[in-house]
Amino acid sequence: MRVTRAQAEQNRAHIVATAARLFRERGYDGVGVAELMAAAGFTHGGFYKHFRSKADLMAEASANGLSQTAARTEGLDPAEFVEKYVSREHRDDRSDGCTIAALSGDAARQSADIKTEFAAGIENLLTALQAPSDTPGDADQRAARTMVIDMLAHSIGAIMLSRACPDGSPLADEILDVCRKEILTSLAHGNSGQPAARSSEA
Amino acid sequence: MRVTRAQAEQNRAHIVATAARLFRERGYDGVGVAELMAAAGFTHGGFYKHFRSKADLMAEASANGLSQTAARTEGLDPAEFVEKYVSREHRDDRSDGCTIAALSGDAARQSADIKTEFAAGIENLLTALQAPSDTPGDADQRAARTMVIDMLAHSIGAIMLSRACPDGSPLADEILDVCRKEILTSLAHGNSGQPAARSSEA
DNA sequence: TGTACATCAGTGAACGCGCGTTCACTGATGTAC
DNA sequence: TGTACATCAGTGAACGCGCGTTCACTGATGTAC
Repeated sequence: MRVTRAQAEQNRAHIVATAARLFRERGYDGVGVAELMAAAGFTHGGFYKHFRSKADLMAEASANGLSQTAARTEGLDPAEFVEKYVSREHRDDRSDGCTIAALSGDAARQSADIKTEFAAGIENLLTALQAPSDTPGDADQRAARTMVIDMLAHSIGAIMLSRACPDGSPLADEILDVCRKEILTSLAHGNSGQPAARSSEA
Repeated sequence: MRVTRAQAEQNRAHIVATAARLFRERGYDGVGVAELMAAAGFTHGGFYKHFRSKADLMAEASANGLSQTAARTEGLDPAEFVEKYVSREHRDDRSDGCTIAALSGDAARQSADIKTEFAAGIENLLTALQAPSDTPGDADQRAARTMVIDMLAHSIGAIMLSRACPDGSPLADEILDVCRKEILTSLAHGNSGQPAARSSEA
């Protein structure tokens, strides 16, 4: 039953991608090794030919999902990102959505391995969201980073709060609509980087 | 081994409170019935004299935790809330912190029972956060609600994103500090309710 | 290029373990007279 | 108020089940000559 080296690598990648999707949908604890391997088209015994433990796969699948989110974000300006991210479509499709929104609650309780992958994934996403500003002075760069960090946290909070409400409930939609509008407004006004007149009072 | 009716009610309440704390700390799947009962000072067999299933307790413990958050918020103005909520102390103490921040990721994958409790808990928290505005016209009320929804989602996103990063990492603190400052700034400027000049474009 | 052998990806049965839940039992509490 | 009996909160053993992990085995792939 041995398989080409290339085929084995491809199978491994397929298992990781399947895991990333299933973990987003059901959480790390909500998917077993046997079920996961079956979903990828294999029997469970072979799992340990590819990964040392389920925890190892959890870290790798997280990294995979996070880099996918960053890749999809590349080239979008912040407003485009928010329109796509803070939407019913995204909220209602955990398995294909953002790994941070799907799993950050779980990640908070996991080992440093996984949190490290999350931190790296968040940094990549921040970079993807920071438009390559023309003549990027240090102050501009820092202001852009601040704006993007805040916008991302805001968007993630909106999705997660909406997802915690019953499917199709008015509150779930209200949260999403209110937040999308507010985030877009604050992007347009950009009261973030430039400390005009009333800067240091907090 | 029978116990006073009052004692039984007290024991039940103690089990619910213990569950709320443990679920916040480790997630619904991270705490077993036996472990939970032991933490409350009982053996596991008696569990089903109080609850029909673990799922029932999950819903009740969630409701309990959520109402505790709302109760603690009563009387704080939005800026005070943000200072307490978007803080290292809160981030580093899941077991005593906000149930939404601790469990909304898990709640998204749970049954309608639990999501219904979350929606009710969120509504209560929104009410607690809306200062009793003097002469509350409909427009003011709606503007206040919009502001509070947005501020809550923003704060929750900040905590959850920070918690997904490794303990003590610079990024975890940066997220928290940036968001706290931005949320307080947008509260102070209040660009939310009043649609000055450029209202209906989204 | 062809043959002989070692490698190892994938299979499927089996492992111990902890899970949620059930149950017979205990004995103090609550109730009926 | 005192006695007799039913109730039921709490105990601890046991249930079937699915979990993560291990292992002997298979047979095509990769390697050495």
